[in-house]
This record gives sequence, C-alpha cells and structure tokens, in this order.
Amino acid sequence: MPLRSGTSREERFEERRTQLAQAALATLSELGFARTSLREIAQHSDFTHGVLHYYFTDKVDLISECVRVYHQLVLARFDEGLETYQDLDTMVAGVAETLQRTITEETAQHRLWYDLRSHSMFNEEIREDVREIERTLEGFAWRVVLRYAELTGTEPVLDSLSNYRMFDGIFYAALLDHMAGDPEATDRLVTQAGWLMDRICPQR
Amino acid sequence: MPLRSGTSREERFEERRTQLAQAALATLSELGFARTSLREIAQHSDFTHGVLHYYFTDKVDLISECVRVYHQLVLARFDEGLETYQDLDTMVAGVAETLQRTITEETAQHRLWYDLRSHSMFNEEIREDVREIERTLEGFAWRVVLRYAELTGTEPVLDSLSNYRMFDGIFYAALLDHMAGDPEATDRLVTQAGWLMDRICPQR
DNA sequence: GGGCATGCTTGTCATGCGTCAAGGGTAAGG
DNA sequence: CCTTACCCTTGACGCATGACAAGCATGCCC
Repeated sequence: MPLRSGTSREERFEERRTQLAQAALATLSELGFARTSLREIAQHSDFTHGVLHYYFTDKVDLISECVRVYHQLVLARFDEGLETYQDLDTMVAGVAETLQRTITEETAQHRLWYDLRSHSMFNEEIREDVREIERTLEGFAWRVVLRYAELTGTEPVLDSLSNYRMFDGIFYAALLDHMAGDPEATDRLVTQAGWLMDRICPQR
Repeated sequence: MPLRSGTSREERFEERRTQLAQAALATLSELGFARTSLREIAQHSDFTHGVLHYYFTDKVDLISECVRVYHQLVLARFDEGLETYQDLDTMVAGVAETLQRTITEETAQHRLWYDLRSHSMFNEEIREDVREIERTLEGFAWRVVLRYAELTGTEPVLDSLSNYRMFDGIFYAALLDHMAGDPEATDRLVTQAGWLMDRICPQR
C-alpha cells in the first residue's frame, strides 16, 4: 500500500504529484511547451501515460503543478548566500560568475521559464502562478541591489519592480543570444548588469 | 485567369502568399502560436485549408512568411516621424503617448511578437528571422535615443544593443502587466522609460 | 489467508492535426 | 466554342493527442 510507511494517503499522493511534475519539468525544458505531450512526459519518467490522469485531473492541472514545483526550485536556488559577500570586489566577481554560470549551465531551465511566461499571455489559468514567481524573482533582484547599496554605501534610486524588469530584460536577452550561439552573450550581460547597477546605486 | 491584369504569374503568387500570411498573422495574434492550426487560419480567411498547401510547401514555410510580413509591418509602423519632434517637451510627450497607445491598442501584435521570439528558442528555423526583426527594433530604439540626445545636447553613454535590450525589457514587462489587467502598467512604463533615458543620456 | 482499497498499466476512443491527391470552376487564348 | 492553364475546394490519409475505462498487481487489515 504505502510506498513509505508512516505517511498518510494524502501525503503520498502529493509526493507522487510532485515527482511526476518534476519529470514533466525535465521534458518541458528539453522540448518546450508546444511539443510536450503527456505521453512524452511519461516516457521520460518511470511510469506510463495513464498514471498522469490518476494524479492530475487534466493537462492544465499538471502544468499548474509544474509551475508550482518550478517555483520551489527557484526559491531553493536563490537562497544561497548573498550575505557571504563581505566586500564589493567579492560581490561583483561573485555575481558576475553566477550570471555566467547560470546562463551557460542552466540554459534549459531559464528557457523553460520564459517559455512558460509567454504561454501565460494566452493561457489565463497559469497567469497567477507566473506572477507569483515573478514576485519571487523581483524580491531576489531587490535583495541583490540592497546588498550592493550596502557595500557601496549608497541608496537605490529605482523602485523594486522597475529594477527587476530591467535586469530581467538584459538577462532574457543574454539567454537568447547565448542560445543563438553568441559567445559574447554572457560577457555582455555582465557589462550591462554593472552599468545598470551603477545607475541604480549611484555614487554621490 | 489573373486576379488583376498587368501582373505576372509570379507577382500574383507572391501577392496571395502575402495575403494568406496576413490572415495567418491575425489568427496567430488572437490564439497564440500553440493553438493555431492551418484549418484555423483558413477559417479566419476567405479560403479553405487546402489552399495553404498550394502557396506554402509546409507549415514552417507559412510561419516564416508570416514573420517576414510581420517584419514589414514593424518597419512601416516605426517609419513615422521622429524628426517631427522639434523640442524636448514635444518629444517626451509624444513618445509617452505612443508607448501608452501601442500597449493598449496594439496589444495582440506585441503579444504575437514575444510569442514568436519565445518559439525561436525551440524552433531553429525561425531564429534568424527573429534576429533580423530584433536588429530592426534595435535600430529604431537607437534612433529614438539619438534624437533625445540631440534635443538635450548630450551623448548616449550606452551602446545600441544594450540600449535596446533594456527598453525591450521594460516594454515586455509592461505588456504582460497590461494584459494581466494592471491599469498602471503603461504609466509605469513611461516612468521607467524616462528614468532609463536620463541615465543613457546624462546631463553634464 | 481472503477481502479490499490503492496504485499503476493497458488498450481504446474521439478529435484534430499536417499533408496530399483528385477534381471542379473559371477565364484567357486559339 | 473548345481547349488549356490556373486557382481553389473537397475529401481522405495516417498519425498523435488528451481523455478515460477496465483490469491487474500489490500489500495491508481483519
């Protein structure tokens, strides 16, 4: 009966849902939204396509769960220490390295996110989930800026939302360039981010 | 035989292709990429689905033509006079008004563009077409900045590509917000654009 | 150890897709 | 007036999809 004793039925149910959503995420990030079918998802997991209908009422339900699981991943990834940066040089180098690495190594995940956000333009059912993730990203971007301001002894002259939007703009662009094979994409991103940061936290 | 006498076979062929691509664009901007089928496109035109295969070898051929037609539309729209702005106040007001209007009135077309760009992440065949359009947009954004610099007697301190990417970032964000029902989306865009512009063309 | 709920598989259904072939209507040219 | 070339419609195909129902296996409980 239970896969793991000591857990209730509901817990096990939720656990499986999460597992399946994770498998679905892997497929989505490879093939993109448009090409991903339920059978394709099942094939990339240890199950068959029928099980998806046991755990999800329909495809939209699955996708929504995927978005929520993705959100958790985003949260987990960005938890890592901003406070470890004790001086400006370390932070600048660290952020630059992180940007470069995440663009080149986590390309598929970022691509999935932007694909998802695009689909929220046409699919109202996932729109709220997407905005929730955006709020998380906005919060993260803001914490970076605040730390930078702290280390430079300055004050941000831009609001949190605008700040996020501008950084998101250059990040998305760098991702697109990188995927198109542009070798200078990440360097350009770092330069642009530095430029922006200095304008958001101007030295007196 | 000919729809219009005085035109060659090739010309008429190209003309029909363009017409059909325009009809396809209308459908795409309404339903989005994922939901648009050839039958759906035909149903929104004066023809039946079979004709699409007479004028296009396959679906990718159609989409490519759509992107090219869209590009022409973009070019046409942005041709309107930047040089009519004779002083700074007129320009600021004019650009602000244009931004507000295009977001609220041409929502579907912008949405289509970002949908298209997203799909270029997974569909390599349209990637080059998309980049071509981006170059056009970049050029337009740069001309706006140059005109602004001229009227303020300043010099841009950012390169053309970075400039485009940042403006595109806030524009895309405003579009998403507007579609999500946020009534302040366009006002925020104008504010952000002003902030950015002043940093790109700083007063000495 | 028989009964039974749970978890997963298998097979099937209708639908809609891209593609294509065959054919009809129409107007120009002999 | 008849032929011919062109443009478009119709209908059909093979296939993939989301959804679902029936059934099988597993392991707990009485």
